[in-house]
Amino acid sequence: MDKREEKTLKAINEAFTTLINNKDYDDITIQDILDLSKVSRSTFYAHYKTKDELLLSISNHIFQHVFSKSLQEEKTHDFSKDLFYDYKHLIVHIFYHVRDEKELFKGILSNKVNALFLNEFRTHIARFVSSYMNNYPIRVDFIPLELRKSLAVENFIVVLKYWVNDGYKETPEEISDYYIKSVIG
Amino acid sequence: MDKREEKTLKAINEAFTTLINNKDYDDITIQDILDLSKVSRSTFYAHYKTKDELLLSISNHIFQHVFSKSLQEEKTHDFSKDLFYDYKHLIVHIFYHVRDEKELFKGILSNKVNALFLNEFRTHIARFVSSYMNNYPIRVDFIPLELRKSLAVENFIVVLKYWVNDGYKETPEEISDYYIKSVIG
DNA sequence: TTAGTAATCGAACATAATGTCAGGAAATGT
DNA sequence: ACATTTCCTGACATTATGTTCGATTACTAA
Repeated sequence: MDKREEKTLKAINEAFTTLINNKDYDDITIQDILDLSKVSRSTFYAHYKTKDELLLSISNHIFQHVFSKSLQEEKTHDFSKDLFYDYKHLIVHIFYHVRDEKELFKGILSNKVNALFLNEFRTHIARFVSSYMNNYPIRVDFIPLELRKSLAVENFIVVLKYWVNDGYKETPEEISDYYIKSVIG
Repeated sequence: MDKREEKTLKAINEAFTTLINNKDYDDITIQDILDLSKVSRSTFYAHYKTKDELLLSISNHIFQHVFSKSLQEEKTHDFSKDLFYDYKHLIVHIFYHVRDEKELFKGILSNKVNALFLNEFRTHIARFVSSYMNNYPIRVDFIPLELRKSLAVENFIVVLKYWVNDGYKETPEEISDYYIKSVIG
């Protein structure tokens, strides 16, 4: 990639990260980003059509980090033997990566909930939840499968927020246990 | 209240309800509301400072209906005797009222999550959850109390959305059972 | 190193939404 | 019928978004 382009993208991303840690997403204007990044208006629009597109681009970048290893393991591993163990392993793994991306998660999650970001997150989490729920021989439970999946996805986000807000006090293993306990009951 | 004022407020509220059933909250402009309600710009601003304020006003109106009876009972009733029974009773009650307000809940919940509305909802739900969690002798559980409360609040919203999206297929009693089961485990 | 390519800049412009204000009209209730 | 309140129209200021274009600067590949 052209060094100039790389530089502007970095400037925009850093400006956004700074801004999201200080004010709510809705209150950030493109002008704010231009001012802080020292990138000109026309250049910004050459890269992103909207502010939402910028956020989604940043989200995807985060998720690539958070989920990349997990996805690899998911592919190379045979899940049929001890699904529960592997599932737990994946979850711990995800929480480790979340902690590595502290700054961004703090900025985005500590603000007023941003639907765009959280929806991206939900789709990623939903994959794991589905692969587990569809296969694991769960105790007989009268809650419908689809509702159980939704609960499992949303609980992940609740636990994550709890963790972010208390400053990552628990270890990834502990917080994973909380999450799993909340889902399995 | 002045009948004209009443008329304008009603016009604005109906316009908003119609709009929220057709497009996402963020995409609704004040101009849209003015056009549909036939209320002039200055009149709108005489009543509401912002679009958010309008939404909050409508939210409060809904919640007053949904929670009013429950709140009365909460005051007149002695909870110490059979807390679990009473808690369940309250929840069923809430779901009954939600079903009575079908249209608005459908409009607001079926759109992209609206943080403002849901936050209002959370504070209401949180009251019940807290009064229950603080008193009920729960099984020993290593999930921290605060996290358990957050989970209980969020699960309520997940269950509610499930119910709204499947067209209120279950009875209030059934959906309450799902919710309680999801929290108690 | 140089020639060509690509990105950036700055400034101007169009558009659209927000929010304010003043003066006159209409409904209200007493 | 009169004083009050509320509403309306229309104009205006402000702010943010998004586009365009020519000039300038930085990069790349030959």
